[in-house]
Amino acid sequence: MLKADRKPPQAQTASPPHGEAWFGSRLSEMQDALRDKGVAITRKRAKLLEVLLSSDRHPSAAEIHQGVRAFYPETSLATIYNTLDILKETGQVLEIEFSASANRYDGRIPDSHPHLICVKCEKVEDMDDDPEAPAPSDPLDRVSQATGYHITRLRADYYGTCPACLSASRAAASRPDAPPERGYA
Amino acid sequence: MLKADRKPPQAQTASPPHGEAWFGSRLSEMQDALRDKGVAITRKRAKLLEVLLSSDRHPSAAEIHQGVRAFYPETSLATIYNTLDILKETGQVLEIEFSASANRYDGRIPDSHPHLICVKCEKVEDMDDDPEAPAPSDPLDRVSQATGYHITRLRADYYGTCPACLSASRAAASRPDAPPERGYA
DNA sequence: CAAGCGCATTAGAATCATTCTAATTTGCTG
DNA sequence: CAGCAAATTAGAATGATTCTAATGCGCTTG
Repeated sequence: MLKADRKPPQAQTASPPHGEAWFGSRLSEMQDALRDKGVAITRKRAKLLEVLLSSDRHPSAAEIHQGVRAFYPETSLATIYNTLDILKETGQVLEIEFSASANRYDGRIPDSHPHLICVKCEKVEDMDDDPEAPAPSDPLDRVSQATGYHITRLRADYYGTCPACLSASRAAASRPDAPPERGYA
Repeated sequence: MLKADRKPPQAQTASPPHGEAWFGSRLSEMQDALRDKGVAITRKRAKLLEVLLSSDRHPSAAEIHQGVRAFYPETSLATIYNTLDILKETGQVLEIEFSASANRYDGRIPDSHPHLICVKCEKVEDMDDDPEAPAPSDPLDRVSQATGYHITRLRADYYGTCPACLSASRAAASRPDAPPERGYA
């Protein structure tokens, strides 16, 4: 780390759309989670959290990197990925996977919830369900109507452990030489 | 293409779990879609369809490649990707994207529908909803109960075009120099 | 059957997000 | 201030996918 990084500059990040109160409490939540895990909250990591919470576009790792580099130009991408990994482990960040482009990260609502994904501009928005509105039975129509999007596809996938792997891991639990795991965890 | 490929060998692919009738009609459906598009149904492509329909594990491109190579050893991965692209365009195949491992392909039910994804063994199954069964209100519990999986996460994402892009493309439609598109299409 | 045409196919290179590695820096704590 | 563990770095490695520039193949037409 170079001298230039030692003191944070004074430029402002964009103000968070949810309001200051929400921002502050969510920020402490994330910091607490990191502290509980025993990892240090360095300046760069603090800035990463700020960038993540200030963006309403579910930024990619590269976008977060840029945001942090505006303040700490010596920051490496590895640090971003490294910190995002810790945040994923602690459940503070939701990773939205894409194979055709970069993954996107949601630090605002870390619990799994539906997203709206524009196939043209690659915007990723949170969807808030409004159970009051009159609703067509086809979910694609319902969401189109509620959001103004022209929805063409729903991806609905349940992640978990299959019965076979459940019993395998129960069996393994009694043995000391548990086999390594792999997969979509 | 080498001589060895000229005549298909006689070995059998695994028989399709859905039964012969379904297999045959689904196969013709896919072939018709290709023909309608004006692309040739070569031996290798025909075998690819067969491999895709015979597998109940939502194979990856590499797995399909292996299956085809068992019959036509000179087949290149590029051919697999190329044909899968055409099938995607014609709506005959559903691509299930993963960033951490290879994408998986569903040729049996090409319309978007929920999947069960085991995070340990990477099995990908189709989920059939049973609306009769008594159902907890939490979707994770409901699916766990119905399937025997231990479900920990639901990914529910709606893909479409956002209002801004919709009006932009309407505006562009009247002009001859429509800008190029990009994105998650 | 020969010529010619266009799609299909190929091997290998290129791409790009992500992960890994090995070295260096930082910020404690004693 | 020495020692140490965690954080950080640049750059290399990885791996799925796409691209490229040939070559091959099967058709049609004469």
